[in-house]
Amino acid sequence: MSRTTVSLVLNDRGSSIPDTTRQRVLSAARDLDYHPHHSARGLAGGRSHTLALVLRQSAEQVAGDALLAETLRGLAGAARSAHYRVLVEPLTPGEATYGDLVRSHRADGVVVSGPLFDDPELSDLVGDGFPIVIQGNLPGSTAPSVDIDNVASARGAVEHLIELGHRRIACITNAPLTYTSAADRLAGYRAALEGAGLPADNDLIEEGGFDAASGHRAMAAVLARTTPEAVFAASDVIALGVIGALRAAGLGVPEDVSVIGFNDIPLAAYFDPPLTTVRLPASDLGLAAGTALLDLIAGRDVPLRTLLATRIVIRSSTAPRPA
Amino acid sequence: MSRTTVSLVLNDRGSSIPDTTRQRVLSAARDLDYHPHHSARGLAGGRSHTLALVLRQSAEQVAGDALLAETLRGLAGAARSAHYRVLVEPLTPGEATYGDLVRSHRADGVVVSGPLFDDPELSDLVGDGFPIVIQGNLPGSTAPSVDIDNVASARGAVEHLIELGHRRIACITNAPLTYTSAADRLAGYRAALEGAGLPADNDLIEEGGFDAASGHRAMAAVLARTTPEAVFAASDVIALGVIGALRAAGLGVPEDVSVIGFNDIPLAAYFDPPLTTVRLPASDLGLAAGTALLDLIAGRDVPLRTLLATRIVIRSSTAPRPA
DNA sequence: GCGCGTTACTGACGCGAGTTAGTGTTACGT
DNA sequence: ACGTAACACTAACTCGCGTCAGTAACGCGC
Repeated sequence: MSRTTVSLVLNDRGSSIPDTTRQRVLSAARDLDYHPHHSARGLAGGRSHTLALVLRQSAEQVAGDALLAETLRGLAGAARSAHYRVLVEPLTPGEATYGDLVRSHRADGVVVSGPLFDDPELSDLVGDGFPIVIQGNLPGSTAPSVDIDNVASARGAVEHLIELGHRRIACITNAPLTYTSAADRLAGYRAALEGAGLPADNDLIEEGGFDAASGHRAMAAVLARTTPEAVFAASDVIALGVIGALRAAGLGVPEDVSVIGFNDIPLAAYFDPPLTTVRLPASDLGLAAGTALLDLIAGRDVPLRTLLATRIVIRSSTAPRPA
Repeated sequence: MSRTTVSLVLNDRGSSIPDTTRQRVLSAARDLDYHPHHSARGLAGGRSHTLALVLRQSAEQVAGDALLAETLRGLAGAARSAHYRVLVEPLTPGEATYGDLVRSHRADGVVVSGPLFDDPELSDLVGDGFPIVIQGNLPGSTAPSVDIDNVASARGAVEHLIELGHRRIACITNAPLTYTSAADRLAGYRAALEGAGLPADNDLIEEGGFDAASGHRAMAAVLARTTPEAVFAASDVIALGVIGALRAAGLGVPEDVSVIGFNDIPLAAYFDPPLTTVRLPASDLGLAAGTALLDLIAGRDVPLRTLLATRIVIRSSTAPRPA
């Protein structure tokens, strides 16, 4: 057994290595408790076997990170299958930089998550040809992206309300409309109304933020104008605030007003009432981003845009329109 | 400017380098967009400049990970100040291993988080002298640990209820008692009662799990025996279930029963009613774990046990006992 | 027995930076 | 003008592994 042979076996490049030898190498490695020095491998092989996950969301948005652990699991799972590992880089907004990660060969590729509309570094890196996958949506970017289909999902949610017989349906967005996810979900809402031949009414639309309080305020603002039969809250956190505002106005959920959320955070099932919502496949998102990134690193073709489907989880916050 | 000089400057080892030269080196590095090859540095220097965070919690416990992002931020912050970065390794229970991380020099040290009572690998690594910091509590381990003071915090929470005039106080644990955090919080509950001269009554104690449903069930079980004046729910998620069970039994919170939670997850402020709870300094935990680990790596002394203080956040789910 | 392909070996080089040893070079004090 | 720091340089070696070139042992069919 020579260095060469061992190297071939341990790196799965054994084009011409019989199984008996392979097994001998592997068991010897186990016996000796041999662990190749990672930096040495990286230096010699030119790859770091590391994926970086860059988190651009601010501290205010931590509530939205309720699914971070899941996404991370999916990403790590994808990485693991290629003997990669995941470096997580939470960015402190405004100053930090992550280009260094790839330029110093600390990571072979990057998944960027969070608000993207204000990220000049991203286009620099993409322009320089570094493997980068966007988790979310950045219109115009040439980097592959992985996301859920926000428009279709929102449309589905609102169509569910329509099927229940509701016609005056409010929409509270999950963030300022500079965020593409917020704009897309609103677009889905509008598409559903239009598809059902329902009139659009801006009195029923209000912009929410990242916490439940903003949802409460937005709902109260709508109620000051009119009383809808149902509400599409574009995130579960918003939905929580919406329910609070409805209660405060003496309206019951779902007796008087149906509410549907978005994301299916772990707590949504335990809201009062348990929230009907759109399940976001967090783990699959991470998995898809990871495999896309690994493909990119390996030079394989990657679709520019991967959209994952969602499905509605029906609980008790939605009910048919009373006759 | 020689390789030596540059190396000294870039690694902050410039014992005898005048500022003018230092600046010259730094600006040249900037101009050339020079990024030292990470693997090469690691190989030559013998350090990977990487901290690993090992997550042992299972998928069921994701709700408890609501603070993961915060902890990660703290850890990454500590790491950054020493020019380290953080590798996150979510373990799939049962099979995965993380010893490889340090043995292959992929990380210089590890922070282990999650259930620890069933982790044989941990003692192996600690025995072999690898830098390891435990986030949480593993009685008997010789590795330094960083945690909140669960006993004192729980005691403080219950004392708050006692100060409000409540005497029959129930306790729903945040997990099975094999988890030290659950056992410790229960111990704090008992200590508070004893300190106030109140009798202990096992009818008031019930074991909860990781989701709100378990809190609901546990509370219902208590209510089947007796009706307390207040409840110490050892996690916010449990508290949500507890509130639901109380409502279902026709009891108002806080009019009939006060409820205090634990953790202060982002949504706690938006519960109905907004939850009085114990704030867990998630970011500080990560920071403390990170600095402890870096100290360990640098060979500095580290206290065996670091306990962080918590504070009570008073909202609307607790009220004085009606006269 | 010959030639061939398969399999495993030895030896040597390179990855890019850290680090040390030894040598100039400059600026200052006397 | 001389001696002495303080500073910067060159050269060479190291880290552990990937990889290629060249070579030796093996089994096979003819």
